[in-house]
Amino acid sequence: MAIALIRKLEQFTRLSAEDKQVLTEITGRGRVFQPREDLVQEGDKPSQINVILSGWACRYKQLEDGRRSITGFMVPGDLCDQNIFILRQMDHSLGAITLVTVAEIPRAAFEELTLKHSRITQALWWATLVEIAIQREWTVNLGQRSAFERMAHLLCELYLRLQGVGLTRENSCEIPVTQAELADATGLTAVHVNRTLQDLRAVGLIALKGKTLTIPNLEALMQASLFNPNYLHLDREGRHLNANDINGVPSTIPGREAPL
Amino acid sequence: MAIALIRKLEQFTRLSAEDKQVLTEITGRGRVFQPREDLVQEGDKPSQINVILSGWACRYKQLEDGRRSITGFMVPGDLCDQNIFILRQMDHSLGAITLVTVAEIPRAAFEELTLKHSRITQALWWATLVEIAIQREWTVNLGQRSAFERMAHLLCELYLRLQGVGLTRENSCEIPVTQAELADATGLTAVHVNRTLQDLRAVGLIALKGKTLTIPNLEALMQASLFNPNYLHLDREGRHLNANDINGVPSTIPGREAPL
DNA sequence: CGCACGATTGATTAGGGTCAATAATGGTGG
DNA sequence: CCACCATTATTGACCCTAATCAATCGTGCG
Repeated sequence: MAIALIRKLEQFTRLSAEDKQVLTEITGRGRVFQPREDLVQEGDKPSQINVILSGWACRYKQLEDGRRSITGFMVPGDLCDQNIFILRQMDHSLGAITLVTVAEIPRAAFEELTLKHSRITQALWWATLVEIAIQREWTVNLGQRSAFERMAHLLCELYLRLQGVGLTRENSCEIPVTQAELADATGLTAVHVNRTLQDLRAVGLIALKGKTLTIPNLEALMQASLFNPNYLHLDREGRHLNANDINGVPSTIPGREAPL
Repeated sequence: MAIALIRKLEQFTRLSAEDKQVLTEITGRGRVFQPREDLVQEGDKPSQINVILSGWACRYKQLEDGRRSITGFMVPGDLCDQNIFILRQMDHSLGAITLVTVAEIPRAAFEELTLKHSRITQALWWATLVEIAIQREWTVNLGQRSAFERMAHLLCELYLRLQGVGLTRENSCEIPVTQAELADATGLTAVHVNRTLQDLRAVGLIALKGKTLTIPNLEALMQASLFNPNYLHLDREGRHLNANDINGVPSTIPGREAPL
């Protein structure tokens, strides 16, 4: 099921039924990873593109002395490392956080996809550029924001990303991550993550029951963390490419769009 | 003068005389920016590719309350934002640190370049992937390392990057950056940057006269900062594409390579 | 039911921040 | 060549955020 991927890419541009069909086919077989299992390890030779179909994973780097840094979270629809084949070996690892289903797209299949479907290719580029922008924003987050702002900012980002793939309802979403993992991602200790989350709850910016995060007032949370969503580039920037649009290359019969 | 760019790309693969010729032509006209002048501002519509020919620049983001985060340094040979055209607006700014000469490559010219010169295209991809890897490493640096390690790590990286484009001699290089800028890049205050640099000097890991950085023992500095150079992907990973190589597509007459 | 793992709490410490003043530097015009 | 000014670098005193260490409490699950 490539639903998340399709939803994600449609944040950039509208895809045709054929585009969706192709994406669905190419992500057909999902491989399952257990929590804490590595999808890819540092030092591996990149051999395929991974698309998260369900569950959460993360990119991380381990320092020699054991410190671990989570450099990014990967949620359903996220696609990693197009063009990575150019590199000889991975400089970081990808690890499953929850039970994860991953579509592994071989290099050849991916190259064929991008060769034949320019609208998808553009959308994949958009996804890659957003990923880079997120990485930059994490740099800002770690370098400039206080623990309180930093946690709030991360939660804003995750909420919006999940919303983009349809994984929120009302003001809530699932954040299936331990506080220790949040610590490795925010550069805080698990103890301080705990206290910071309590602070955020105390002022009513968030609510947590189990792994369910509720954000009663997203605007307020964004303001508290100096969150500017521009780096997620969510405003359908590729709408000029929309399938069936006058400027696009229509490849479907109007009315035959596949349901989402 | 595209010397730095060519040297940089040749860390990945050997280019043919024609490749070099094309790169030299496309980066011909250099535009000059004064220190502190912005090459590109947040909110701008991306309209061209920039290649740093000489001088230093940085990527930065400014928070609403004035805090500034430098998310990366750009040195001669660095090329920014291929494929950025897909996005509607910049989510960060590029600013000159020193006097900077920049080649501004229009979109069309860039696309023609990548269309016709696959070896260059691959090399540019390599450069982009390295840039992403650097951004990830900065995340690690800010999240996990102490001030001492962090500064040491940054200096290792800058030294190696400059070395890659021929801007080191002996154990020294120019780092034309103020301590305030180092502060914005490391997430420290200028005061603490100053103290940290003093600490690094005190233990003999670095020497500084003016803007000249000397690293008497790079191995030692790398060890002190848990620096693993693998993320820079410097081991000529695209050597199978080398011009004149049996696997490559020879496009020059042997012996007619342009001098570096 | 008991066992892990994750969350929470408390007490204490330390790494960096803040504020404020002073000393170098370097570029400029005369 | 020098005086002047604006940056930039350096130092000191003090403070505060977040780390550390060490229990204890919950809770999901076999």
